[in-house]
Parts: sequence; C-alpha cells; structure tokens
Amino acid sequence: MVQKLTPSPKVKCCDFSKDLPDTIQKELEKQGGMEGLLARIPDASALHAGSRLHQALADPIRLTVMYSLLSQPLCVCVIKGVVHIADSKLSYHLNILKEQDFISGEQQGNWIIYSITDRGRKALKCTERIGK
Amino acid sequence: MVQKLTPSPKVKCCDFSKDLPDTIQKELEKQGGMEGLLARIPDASALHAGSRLHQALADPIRLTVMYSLLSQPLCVCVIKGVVHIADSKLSYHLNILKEQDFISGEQQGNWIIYSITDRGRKALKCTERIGK
DNA sequence: ACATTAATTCAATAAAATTTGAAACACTAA
DNA sequence: TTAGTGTTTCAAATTTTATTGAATTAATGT
Repeated sequence: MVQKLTPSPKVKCCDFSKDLPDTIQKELEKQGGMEGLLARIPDASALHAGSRLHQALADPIRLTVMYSLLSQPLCVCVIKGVVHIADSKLSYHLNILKEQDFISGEQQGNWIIYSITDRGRKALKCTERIGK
Repeated sequence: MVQKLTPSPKVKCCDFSKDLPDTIQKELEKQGGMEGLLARIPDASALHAGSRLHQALADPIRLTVMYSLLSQPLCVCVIKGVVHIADSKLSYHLNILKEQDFISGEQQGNWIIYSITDRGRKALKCTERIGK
C-alpha cells in the first residue's frame, strides 16, 4: 500500500506550457509552478505515517474500543463485554491501536489493563471534529 | 468490515460481579457500570461513519492529492503530474475522496477541476494535529 | 460527422487487511 | 507443580481494497 511518489517527468497533457485552463495555469505560476506545488507536499515518510494513523482508526471495532477507554482504563475482559468478539480478534485490534500509540496496556496480576493515550484522545476529538 | 455491536450477554470472566481488578471494578461502578459505559459509546452508524472517514484518508496517494489541492484547485492532469500514476488509478482515488466530501470536482470545458473542501482542510489539519 | 484530448468506468487480477480456531503464554492460587 | 483464568500468537481462510489495461464517456475544434 505504500506508494512511491517520484519526481515528475514531462507528460503529454502536462508539459504545462499550453492547454491548461487559464485560471489554473496562472494561479499555479503565481504559486511557484510545479516546483512550488511539490515543495508544499509533505515528504513520503510523513505521508506514509499519516496514512497509517488513519488506517488504524478505520474500523468501528477499534473506535468502539477507544471510546470505551475514554472514561476509564479497562481490562481486556470488560472490553470484550462491550464489543462481543472472539478473544483473538479483539487482541488483533488492540494490537493495531497499540502500535499506533492510541492505547497502551500494562499487566496487572492476571489482567492486562488498557488505557487510552493522549494521542488516542486527540484522535477521537479529530474524528468528531471532522464529523460528517 | 462493518461490525455489529449487539448488547452484551453474560460471559464467564465478565459477569462483572467477581474477579475484576478492584480499581477497575470500583471505577466502573462509579461511572454507571456496564450500562453507563455502553451509553457513552456512539451508536453503530456514527462509528461506521467515523471509520469510513479515516479509511478514505488511509492512503498516501490520497493524502498527496489533498495536499496538492490545498493551495489551489487543479485539473486532473496537473494532479497526475504530481502523483505519477495511471489515469484510471488516479480516478479511483479521486472518487474515494469525493465520496467522503474531502474534495469536489467540477467540469470546466475539457477539464475537470478539483478543489479541496472545508471538510478536506479539516481532515488535513487533524492529520497533522495527531501527528506521530 | 470526425478526430483529439481529458477523464471515468469496468472487469479481471493482485495485494492487503480481517477473521477464525487452535495452540501457546503469563500470571495466580491450590 | 498442577490447574485455571486471562490474554496473545500463529497460520490458514476469507473479505476488502487497490491496481491494471481496455473500453467508454464527455467536451472541443475541424
């Protein structure tokens, strides 16, 4: 899924000397042309990081887990009581959230207690802010 | 990918009367128990909408397109000059962004000019806000 | 009407993410 | 040390998403 975004060669339509809509053409030049445009785009690793972060949030089970943890830390068994899925499946999703540092887990006796992180809270706020 | 989050039956570990970590148990009851917890979680359709929103942002090509449009509207041919992928592939990704109302396209003569929407701007801000 | 350019759609394929169930691991208590 | 509970790991099967290339649509100019 990771894409290469290599620098641009000359393409038919886009030798950018003729045949672009005038308004676009002018505005583009005013903004530093293709060079300027490319310079304003984050580098590949930032884009990759951004896409992974959204990927981790792109599942209703995972959002449910995060909302569950919003008011208090919970052991896996209580989270399971919320989402009603197989243990291994829940573990899979917990791990994805953990890898993105949206939640963190710590062993406490027989249980593992998961908490939402600051980054996780931010992510939920953003989700609501973007809304629909 | 859409998950059902049906109300909870009694499970072995989680009859929630015994055998939970004390701190969790008490805090949970203070917060209205399982009922309270479930009540604070957004409904299935909101969770679904949230996950779709992030899914649309979960690809570096699509983020690149959105960043390209941040400074000005562009025709597909210029966007192609940025991302360097086949026309049909770009069309596929543009469509996903359009379905989520992150970008909008309007025909202008021979071209289709895409613009980022307010929602799209918000989404990019959030991406950066969550950061890494 | 015809040719040309810009962009999208479609069906087939490839790749990535998710689900499943069995097995393993970690901690506790007898 | 053995048994029991809570949780994770792993490999295989399934589902979803992304890519490809050919065909199609839409607008323009001749």
